[in-house]
Amino acid sequence: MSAEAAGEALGVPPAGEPARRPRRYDPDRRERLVATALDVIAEHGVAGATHRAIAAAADVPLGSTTYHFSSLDELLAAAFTVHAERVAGALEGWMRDVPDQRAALDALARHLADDLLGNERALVLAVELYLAAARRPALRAVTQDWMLRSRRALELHFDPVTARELDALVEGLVLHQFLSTDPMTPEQVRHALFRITR
Amino acid sequence: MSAEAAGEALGVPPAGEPARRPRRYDPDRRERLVATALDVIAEHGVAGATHRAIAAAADVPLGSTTYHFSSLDELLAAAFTVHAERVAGALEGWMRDVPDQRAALDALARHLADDLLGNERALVLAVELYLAAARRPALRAVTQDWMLRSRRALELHFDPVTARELDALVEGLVLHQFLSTDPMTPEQVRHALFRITR
DNA sequence: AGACGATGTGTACGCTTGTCCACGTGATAC
DNA sequence: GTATCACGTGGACAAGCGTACACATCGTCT
Repeated sequence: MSAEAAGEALGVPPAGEPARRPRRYDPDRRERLVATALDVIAEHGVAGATHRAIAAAADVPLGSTTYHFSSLDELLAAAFTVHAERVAGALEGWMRDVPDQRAALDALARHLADDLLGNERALVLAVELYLAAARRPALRAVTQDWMLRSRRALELHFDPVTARELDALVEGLVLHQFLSTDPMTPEQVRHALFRITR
Repeated sequence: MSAEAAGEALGVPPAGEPARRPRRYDPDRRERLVATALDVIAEHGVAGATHRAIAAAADVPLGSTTYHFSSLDELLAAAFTVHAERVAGALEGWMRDVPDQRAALDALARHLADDLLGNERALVLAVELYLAAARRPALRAVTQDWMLRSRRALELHFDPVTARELDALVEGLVLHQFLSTDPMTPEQVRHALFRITR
């Protein structure tokens, strides 16, 4: 029995041809690529979010990324859109489920402590988006929409001026948390929120 | 007269050898590279701040950048250090020159309006630094020091808790200005600052 | 004055990148 | 049942990258 015949019998191609992976049925690969892109950005930054890195993390061949997205920018935009949508939706949820301003502040403080400040991944993604948006018009629209939705959500319980100041304060708290080695405690965050509204 | 002889007479090398630029006397090229690096970062981002881009902007040969800085990271760190030093120094100056808390708030509002919010370049450099610091330990130290100096400067006129909240609010206001198409007016900024301190 | 080392200059190398292409293959529409 | 085309797969390509290097030149120190 020749080596080749043995190889073929096992479905293993001869040594010269390096093995072609069998075709997979993978109907929502596109969505998976978007989700994986977010993972890669969170871990390695936009700078490290290359076609190859994303394809490897999603376990698809390189060509697949350019098949589903006409450019890398388009893939990144899709990813950031998903992220912004998710975070904006969370804040809207909190604000909708709460009866009055007092409860809104409580909810906001809890939301910050639980979903944002403790969540390194969300922090990184937010800052990555901010910076990426500075130079890519397509992403500008994403941040604009996100900011608008956040402010609208806050305006369910606060007047527009307060909502805007609160929004900016939250942004600053998040960013400081991101940068600081000496993060604020949930109580300090609470204190700041209550202080600017009264 | 041969073409070669004519060329040599004019100091122009023969067509085959593409002209070597005469050596320049350029004693503070190193500082100029740092300043130029900041320009390039402001215009094209850290991602666009390559050896070649910086060398071209500073009008020096490529090899000169690797002679003066052992790596690109070292050059970027030097550049960001200069920027942070400059901005921190400005705030310290404002806070030192002012007698009481009321005047400090006024100065802070003016500083924001004049030196930060209207200054796209400073805004971009700050955010670029924040993000770059997230992944480069050497830059973490730069942002840490900057934040610490800012807070110390504010503590000349505010108690530590207020100073910290004020610092975060300023950060948020700056970032929102950076992202928003609908920026806050100086009066709105003033209002927010005064509100969180009372 | 002469040497020498710091600095200026141009270029080469190996690597990674985004994008494109040629070619299978099987789910789906008729 | 068959044709079609959307999708999967692997590899090629030119461009740009950080870095290293060989060599030129001129302040400076003795």
